[in-house]
Amino acid sequence: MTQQKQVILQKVRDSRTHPTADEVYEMARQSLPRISLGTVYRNLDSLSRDGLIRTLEGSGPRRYDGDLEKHCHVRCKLCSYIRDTVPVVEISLEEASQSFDGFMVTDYHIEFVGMCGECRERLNAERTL
Amino acid sequence: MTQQKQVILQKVRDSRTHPTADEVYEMARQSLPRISLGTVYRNLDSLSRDGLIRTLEGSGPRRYDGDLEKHCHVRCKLCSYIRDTVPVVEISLEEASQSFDGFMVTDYHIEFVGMCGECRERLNAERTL
DNA sequence: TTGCTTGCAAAGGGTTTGCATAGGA
DNA sequence: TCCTATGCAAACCCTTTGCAAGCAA
Repeated sequence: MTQQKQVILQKVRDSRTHPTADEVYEMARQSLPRISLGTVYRNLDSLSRDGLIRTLEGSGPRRYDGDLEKHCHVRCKLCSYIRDTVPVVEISLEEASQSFDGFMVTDYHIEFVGMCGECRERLNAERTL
Repeated sequence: MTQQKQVILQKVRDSRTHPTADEVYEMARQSLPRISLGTVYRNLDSLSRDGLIRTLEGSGPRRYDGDLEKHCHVRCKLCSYIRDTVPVVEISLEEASQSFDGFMVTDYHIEFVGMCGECRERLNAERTL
């Protein structure tokens, strides 16, 4: 665990905004001005593989989440803002594994998609012009 | 609805493999040899926005699904193979919208992640070497 | 030393875009 | 005709990679 890796982990954990690699890079640079983007990517990847953070794939750039508690996400179609939500559904991995024969299921993601309040307002305002 | 768009829609509908844009391009070229990748991307995007096909985001390139029936996917971590599954859970969009205040939820995705049978066997074989 | 991590920069893959042309209403 | 969609190629963004130098065991 190098200094870089520690800072990156801390930044991801501290932020509740599901930052992209680039955003983590900007945050990390405040502590380590000479850190490089490549290092950020490598460490985010490694932290994710070690299960210390979570990777969120979806439209647009990959995002990272330091919150390992079980929860789902709502993603705004327009601005890509992601909000945490309480777990709406819990699914048994064993049950899932059994029903998809051959497949060993280790994880699942539930993502809601829609439009956040701000984008709805903005859209309404544009329409009334 | 141009000829290109029709062919693209048909190819996505006919395939049960959740093809990538590039794979759709190769399929479409068999009917329209002069079609371009850009056109394929543009039409896949338009078909998806019109709700005629579904877009699957995840690790690796975007994939497309012509099956609009409600179903979930299992994705293999190693080879990115995606299989359809019966719907394990149904979630009420209205309920979801109400619980995530401000957000209007229009859709949700449930994706299982794991390892497909072939990759498990391959991995086992490699280990016993 | 030995091996792993870094910074840097270049390459890579997938996707989007500008533009002149072709085609359909 | 007018407007949109096309083919082509270049640009773009995000991510990965090669490499020499740096650091820790």
